Amino acid sequence: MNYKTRQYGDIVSFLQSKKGCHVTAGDVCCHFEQSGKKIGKATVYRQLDRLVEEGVINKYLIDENSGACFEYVDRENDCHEECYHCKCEKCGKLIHLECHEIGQLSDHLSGHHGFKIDPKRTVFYGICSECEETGEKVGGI
Amino acid sequence: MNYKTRQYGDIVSFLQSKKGCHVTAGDVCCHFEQSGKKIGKATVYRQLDRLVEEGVINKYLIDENSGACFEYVDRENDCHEECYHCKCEKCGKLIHLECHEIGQLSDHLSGHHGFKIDPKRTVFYGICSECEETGEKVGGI
DNA sequence: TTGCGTGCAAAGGTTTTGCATGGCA
DNA sequence: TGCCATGCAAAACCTTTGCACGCAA
Repeated sequence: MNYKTRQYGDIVSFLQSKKGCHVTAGDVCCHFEQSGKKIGKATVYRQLDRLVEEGVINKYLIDENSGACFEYVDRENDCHEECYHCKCEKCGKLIHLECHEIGQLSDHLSGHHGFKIDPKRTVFYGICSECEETGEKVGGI
Repeated sequence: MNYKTRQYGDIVSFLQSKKGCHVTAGDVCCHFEQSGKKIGKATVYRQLDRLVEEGVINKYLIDENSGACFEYVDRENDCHEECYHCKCEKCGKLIHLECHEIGQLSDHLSGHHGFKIDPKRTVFYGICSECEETGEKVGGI
């Protein structure tokens, strides 16, 4: 997977345009189907895998009933080593965290549990304040 | 789902015997198939749903390629609400965390960021001590 | 007896794989 | 030209659903 094909470029562009949102493999297929330039399902999955490996996008497991979702990694607004993310399970909002307290947890984990946490892959799932106020039930897992 | 059927009892016993381990629906089916008293797939899924609702087990989404996994809730040693998990990206080992420090983080998130973290969905990814010593490069997910 | 639980098979998703063809470098 | 990427269909998974039958209460 090194060639820059038309499909590769199109998929990256689409994900970029969805910066800050979670997109499933199905969404990608659907988008290109509707916009005329259809891309095979298998290609979409293969390119998404490639992009995850390249660090261009991240892969998350949130809703168990709609498959994995992907999100473009914004390298400009990043967020180097110690940036973590909170994802609202309800509205999908992504909160960027760069606070001290997580550093403490990270230190504790490595000190007491010998576990070196990986900020790139770790996402805190939960409910954001707005959704907490609005609705109440979180729905089954 | 109120009756205490043979299948219900058998499934609970099995999950109890696997206390501290994560078990998939497939594992449950497989176990009963091998031990002679086969239980239908549909029944396994329905009973697991029931048990989650009853709070007898918890449901986690960890490994994207093997479906949801379940774990018996030990009410005596109470690892219920505040039990988090660390997953080694390299060897796949799962570490159960019930320590104080995570409670602090959880408090901080809700206090300062208005974010209510969900232990059931949140998994800390990283590298465990053994893998850290042995090799170095992190493979895929 | 009543109605929930069971089991089978079929259907519904998402994701992967095999293979011939297409296209980048 | 040499490979890798593509696309289609089929397969592999996990999970849910429909329906007739079985069994707990």
